[in-house]
Formats: sequence, C-alpha cells, structure tokens
Amino acid sequence: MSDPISRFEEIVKRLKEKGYRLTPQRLAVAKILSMSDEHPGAEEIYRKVKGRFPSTSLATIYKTIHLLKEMGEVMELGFPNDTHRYDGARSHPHPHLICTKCRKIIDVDVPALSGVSEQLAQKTGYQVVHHRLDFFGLCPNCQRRKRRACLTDRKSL
Amino acid sequence: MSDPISRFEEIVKRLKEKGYRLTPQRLAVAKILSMSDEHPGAEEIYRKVKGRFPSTSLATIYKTIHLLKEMGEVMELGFPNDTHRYDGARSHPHPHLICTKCRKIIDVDVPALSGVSEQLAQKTGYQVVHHRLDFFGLCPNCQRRKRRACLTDRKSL
DNA sequence: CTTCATGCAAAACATTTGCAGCTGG
DNA sequence: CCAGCTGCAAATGTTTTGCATGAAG
Repeated sequence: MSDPISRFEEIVKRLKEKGYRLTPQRLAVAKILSMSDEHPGAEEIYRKVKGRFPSTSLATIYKTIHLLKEMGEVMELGFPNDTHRYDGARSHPHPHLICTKCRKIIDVDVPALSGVSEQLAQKTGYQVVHHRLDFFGLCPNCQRRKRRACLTDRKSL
Repeated sequence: MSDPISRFEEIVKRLKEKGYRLTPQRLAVAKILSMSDEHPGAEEIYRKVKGRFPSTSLATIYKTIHLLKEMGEVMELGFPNDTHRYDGARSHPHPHLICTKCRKIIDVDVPALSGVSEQLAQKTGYQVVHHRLDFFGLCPNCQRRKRRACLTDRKSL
C-alpha cells in the first residue's frame, strides 16, 4: 500500500481542484477510504464518520462515495449477497483475496495476468478496458474456528 | 460449451435423485439455464418462462434459481449496478468477458491462472477455494455504435 | 391423498433521490 | 451571501419470504 497520508492529501487536492467543498463529512470519508486497507462498506464508513460527526447521515456517505467514484479516486467492489465494498488506497485494478466467512478482503499481487487482456482483445474483438480478479477462501482465523461463529457469519459468497 | 441437451438432462436427473418435483416451471428454468450461453438474469428467465407458462411468477423463478444454486448446478454472477446473472452451462469457474454497455457476457479461456491459487494459499495462509476473473470492455457491436444508444445503455459497471 | 411447489402480496435490504434548510468559501 | 451540501424521509429496484391454494407423485 502507498503512503496513506499522502493518498488522503491527494484526494483532498483533487476535490479542491474541481471546486468541491471540503466539508467535514467529505474529509472524514476520504480519510477513512485512504487510510484503511480493510475495504470497508458504506455502513462501516457511516459508523466511523458518525463517531466524530454524530449528525452525519448515511445518504451523505453514499453521495460522497459516489462523488469519489466518479472522480476515479475510489474503486467499488460489488459482491452477490453482500454490500458493496470500497477501495481507496489504490486506483488501479489488483486482485483481492476474500474470506467467505468473515468477509475480510486483502490485496494480493498476481503477475501472471500481464498481456492477457491484449490477447483476449485480439481473439474476441472486444476492446478490453479493465479486469477484476478475486480469490475466495477461508482466512487463517476462520480456518481455526471453523465450527464456532465468526464475527460475521453471513451467507456464503 | 458442453452439450446443452445432456446438460439439461443432467440437471433433471439430479433434481429427481434428490426427490424434488419436476414441475413445468422448474423444467423450463433448468432448460433455459442449460441451453443458453447468454448468462441471463432473473427477469430475462422470467420473461421466457412466462412465454410458455403465463401464470408463472417471478418468485418461483427466484426460488428455482436458488434451489439450483444450492445444488451447485448454476453459478451466480453478481455485479454492482446490475442484476445477478446466471451460468448453468458449466459449473467450474471460468473467466467472463463483459460488455460494459450492452451487458453481453461471453465465456473465455485463460490458461495463465493455473497454480496461482496454490501460490496464494502458501503466501497468505488462506485456504483458497475458488476464484473469479472478469474482463470488462466494449463488444464489437457497441464499439461501432459508440455514440448511438445500445439496446440497454445502463450505468457503467 | 399428502406433501411440496406455486403465485400473490408484502417484506427486506441496499442504494438513490427530492427537497428544505444549513454552511463553506 | 448563495451555490452547493447535508440530513431527513420517501422512492427505487432487486431479491426474499409467508401463506393460502393447487398440483406432482
């Protein structure tokens, strides 16, 4: 992960450049997204922001996320049977490793994919823009407590 | 794609084996999922089934899909800003190439990924179970009519 | 016949939107 | 001061659920 503090300041700079107002709520959301490597969902961001600014509404969180998404500063990760998760640390596509039990998501590196997009484009005629690669499995923690409840034992992915 | 007819019969056999009733609606859903390589969504399946059996309800479509999912006979593909899509032709994970404009999805082969799951498991301690690889881009059709409306010009993925 | 499946309507969710009032610059 | 935010509440769209009726075996 790149330096989270400078990542935050970068986002702030971009907001300023485009003439968007630097409200406390926006700054809080930007900070959480740039500082955390845990790929939080909207509700989680909401709870954290509410800690500092109790009047904050969930709608504002969604609006802010939407803005940052449009600006290309955060990446949205959608899953079946789960809320969207957000990644503000890096903006280029990179693989994720997702625990199907506790939903923890970590970033991984897989070099093998370079050139594949180009090959596909040639073969299929598609103009390939980006890709997404996710690995699903059990994190070390959840392997140990297989039979006990994990923090969030929801439907499987 | 494997032989769609035998795929359909395979699903029917499994349903019978497990003691599930072979209702016309179920058979219709199973047939659509096994015969089509277009990765339809629930609404699309619904429309097609309704063609033959007009009394069919969307709830039944969802219930049937859910059943086939549980049995491992169809794979659910979730996307942000889009409905879930279903793949009944093959049950093993394989990459998809998705048009971000008209939402067409085609299956592709990418050999490069063999062994990567094992490597990741070693590096991270995760017990990797499966993965998902999607490529996004414009299909040949939508490249041509870039400025005109495609059939379904929804929000971008 | 007996159970399981269907179809309807209502519920459940995550996410989005409209709008009156507030506030950053 | 005033365009652009916020927060509320209501709307949206997809998927799920409860329950009475109907049909498969």
